[in-house]
Amino acid sequence: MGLHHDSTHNNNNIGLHLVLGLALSSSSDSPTQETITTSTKIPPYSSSSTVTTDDAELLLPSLTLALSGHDVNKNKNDDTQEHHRVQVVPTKANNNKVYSSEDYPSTGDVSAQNSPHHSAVSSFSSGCRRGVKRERDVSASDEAEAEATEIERLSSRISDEEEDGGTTASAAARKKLRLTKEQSALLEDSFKQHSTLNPKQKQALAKQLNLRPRQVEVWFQNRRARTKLKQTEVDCEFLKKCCETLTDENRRLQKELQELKALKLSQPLYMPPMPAATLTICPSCDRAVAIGSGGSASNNIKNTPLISLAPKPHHFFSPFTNPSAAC
DNA sequence: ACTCTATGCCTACTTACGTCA
DNA sequence: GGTGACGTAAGTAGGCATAGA
Repeated sequence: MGLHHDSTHNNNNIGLHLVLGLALSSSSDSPTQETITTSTKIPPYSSSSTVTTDDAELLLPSLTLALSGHDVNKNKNDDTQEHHRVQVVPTKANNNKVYSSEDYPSTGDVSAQNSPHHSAVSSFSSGCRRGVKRERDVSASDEAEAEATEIERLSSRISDEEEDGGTTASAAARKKLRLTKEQSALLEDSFKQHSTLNPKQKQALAKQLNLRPRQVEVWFQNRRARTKLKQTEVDCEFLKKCCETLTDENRRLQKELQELKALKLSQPLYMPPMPAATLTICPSCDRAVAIGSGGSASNNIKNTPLISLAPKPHHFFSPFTNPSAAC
């Protein structure tokens, strides 16, 4: 799904992705067995430039990122869906991932959608919708605070979160949760199966891990980001190698050109008729190539019906193919 | 049919905390 | 014990799709 969104978002990296798309098919299996160290830092927040075998494992689920997507009807608030779920309508959004109604808790409350609480929150939503969403998430469990002021709701949030797992939600000191190995392993396993979660899966996983659904959601978001970052690093490394190969090839061709020019200058103006050049077929571009000089290769070719002179696009050296196959 | 609004999910980016050398 | 680098959980902003009024 993430890749689906890449195609529609005003993504800062869209240009890079378009370029990298060329490389993806051939680079997907490249980093698996060795450590690749790249000097190319991926700004602005790439802190590591080393791709290891573990990273390759990290990348594997990314192959399926584009294969799934989802969307559901409104009021599918992840953390508080049990309060607001109304209905489920499969859509083509988010890349055609279709949820069945069983994906969601069925305790939807239609009236909740238009509750005073909802309205109060909505009126605050223009500036910072994400923040409002979180506010609504945490305060939805306490309808008594629905009419509270913003400050009161913040206070409610703090008290809510303190109740929720004992994490202090002080704005000044946010404590960082460290997931246990068991939790991380389970999340990893789940991510391998599907890189995005539907609400039901999220709820189940959260319950199983004794975490809040929001924490599971965040973990998956960060996990997708890490996967994408690693993939970008791998792709950059691949393109870097391609660039080097092209540079070498260009250098070689330049040298060859110089040699040919020098040879031409040293040749006498009149060339006596030479035996017909040997014809051969370039295995790469299927074009007739005259080995040797003097005779009119084109005439010979014209008399050789087995050799096609169809104007095929001439073979270009491609770094994406085996360089040794270039003619 | 069209517009507007609310909502949810996403990515990209950032912040801040925990860990480790 | 102090410190900087690194990994990562969590926050924030903005975009898109959708449903319903």
